[in-house]
Amino acid sequence: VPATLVDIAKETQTSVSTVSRVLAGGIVASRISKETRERIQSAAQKMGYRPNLIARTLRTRRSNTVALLVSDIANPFFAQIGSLIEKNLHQHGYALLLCNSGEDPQRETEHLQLLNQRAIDGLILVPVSRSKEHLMQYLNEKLPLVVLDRAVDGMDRTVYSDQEQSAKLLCSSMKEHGISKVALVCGPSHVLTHRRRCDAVGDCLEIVEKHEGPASRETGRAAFEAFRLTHPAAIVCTNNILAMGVIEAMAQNPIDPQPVIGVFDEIPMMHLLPVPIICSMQDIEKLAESCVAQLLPQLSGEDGHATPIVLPARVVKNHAFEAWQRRNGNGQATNSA
Amino acid sequence: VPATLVDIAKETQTSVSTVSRVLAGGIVASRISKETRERIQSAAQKMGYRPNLIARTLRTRRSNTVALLVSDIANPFFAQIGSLIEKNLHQHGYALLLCNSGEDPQRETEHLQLLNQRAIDGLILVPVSRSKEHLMQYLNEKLPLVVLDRAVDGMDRTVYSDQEQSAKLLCSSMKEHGISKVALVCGPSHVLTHRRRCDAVGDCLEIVEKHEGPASRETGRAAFEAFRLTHPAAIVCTNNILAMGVIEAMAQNPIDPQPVIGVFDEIPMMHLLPVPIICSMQDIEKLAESCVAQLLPQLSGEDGHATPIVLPARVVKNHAFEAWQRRNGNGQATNSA
DNA sequence: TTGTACGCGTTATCAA
DNA sequence: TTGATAACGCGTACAA
Repeated sequence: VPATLVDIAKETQTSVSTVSRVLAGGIVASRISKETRERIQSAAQKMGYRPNLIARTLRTRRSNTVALLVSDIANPFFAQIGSLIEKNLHQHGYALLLCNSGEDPQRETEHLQLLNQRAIDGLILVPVSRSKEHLMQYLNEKLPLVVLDRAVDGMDRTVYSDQEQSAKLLCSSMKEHGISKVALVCGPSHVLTHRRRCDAVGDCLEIVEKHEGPASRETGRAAFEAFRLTHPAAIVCTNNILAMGVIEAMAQNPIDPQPVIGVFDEIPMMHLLPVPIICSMQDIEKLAESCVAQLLPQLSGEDGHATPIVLPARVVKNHAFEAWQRRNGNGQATNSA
Repeated sequence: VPATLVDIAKETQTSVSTVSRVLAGGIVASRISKETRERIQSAAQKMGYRPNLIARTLRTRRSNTVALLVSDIANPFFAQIGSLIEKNLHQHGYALLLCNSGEDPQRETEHLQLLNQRAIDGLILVPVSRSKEHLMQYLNEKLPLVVLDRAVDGMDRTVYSDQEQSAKLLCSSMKEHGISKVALVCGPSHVLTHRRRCDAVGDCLEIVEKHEGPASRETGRAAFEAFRLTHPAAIVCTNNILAMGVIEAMAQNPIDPQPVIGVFDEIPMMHLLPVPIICSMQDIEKLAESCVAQLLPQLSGEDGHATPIVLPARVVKNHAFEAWQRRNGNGQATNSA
């Protein structure tokens, strides 16, 4: 059984309050006589005292715990972000409670309900539901909150990549290489990220065919099969998972010429895949960093005014794309020459 | 401010204990008169009562929380396992506290110290430290515990893949294709998994050269450069991350003929990589499943006797390997023919 | 069937 | 500089 304040008080012939003060450290501890202070400290050391964080939380309402409620932790994108956030928070003395909604609004709701019973100090949320009202129904108004990856109307503590800029970058890069008509594989339109990307691509390029479904590999595979007849010159996918499905199907049952893949978010080992890929990548490290930067001041009570953080994306082409580019010339190329 | 038992008691002109009993449900609630029971329930409903889990935990010593302390959550292998474990535990009413040690024994220690102050009900641990004593120094002896992925001497609640079987399978499969000498890229030997795999490979194949370092891509890249002169016919890596580094370096600056890659754990998009890969894959779903299966009875107090769960691995070859195989014939092939 | 009273381990208030 | 005491919200033995 672990030692408590009472045990130490008995042992040192003092009172709980004195022990508490000494072990609290800082300014309150310095008001205790050096003699008893050291006696208490050595006793605590000897008895292997560890404060009971549950009791402390019940009293102080602070748990030094931040929750991360994410839509799919198995997605390498969120896994990396989660890893970075955990490391970052741990350095600041916070533990991370990880919850996974799996893009399921009901599971999201369950988690939210449980979370505010748990006295978490803050929440980082990748929302599935899109309405502020629905989310706030279960959350304390005062809870430090950062919305990650997906904007929600009316919520300002937000960190995400600029989907319009990102899509424009991707599309204009494709145009430069002579690609103006594409087939589109889109995740569920009720998920903001997919919807935004889908719309933005539609603004820049001509969409000859479209396939929508859950953001799974299976959807990607099905989409490719559906596109087989049309045989588009390029296929754009609104996230990496969908693209992985497309690429798998394409490798398994190829068509010639091979379509170019345009994709949002990094595909693992992308550079080595024998498929021309042009990819709009988010800055994951900055995303995670901004996230805790947005959260920490709230946790300290310094409630700076809310400003959404919008990060730029960048475009990367893989080796196969460069080869494709050499084969095809520059298309309707740039003004030079 | 959330409603408490006292609030409801006042509202319904009853006492806290009655309210507590009603809201506890089950057998204790049925002993309360239907009249007051319904009055209390409707009041609780109306006031939006949510039990304070912190207070409940302080009283009952149960938090319905399980911690997962993992060595690297950014590794897709652990990300997938984490995702599956979270889903599984959530279904059984447990939340998941995720901690990441990053293969750093000191961070592992920090986490362990914090964890037993947090009244977690159970722990799933991917250990960095190898001694039972060191781990148990910070953990309550009675804490339900499952060691995942890496065996520790003297600890029996364990779930991992059979590294020897796995290595043998991988090696014999390589031998069948005429590969008997390999270069080896090995993660840190103080990590059991790497050490085991390294030793087991050494038992089956002739190791012509060896490179050891942290389990990072960088190590893999450096290893490949170091092997360039020797130009081995095959390179075996003790995990996926190392292999990804090797493959990246190889793609960037190829040598001919291309070495075959033997690797433990799945490489994302492996099947499509233009490099012959033969891979020993763990059964991730069963790993996660067995993990909670090992934990749940302990949580319920049914302390079944401890039996390590050891799962078999299977070998998978990618497309490029099959092509390589066709080019090279069967080597010193099987007895048939 | 219901209520009273205590304890979980800690911090915070007040008085000495 | 210290100590007694009251919370925090909940569960439960004991009493009525």
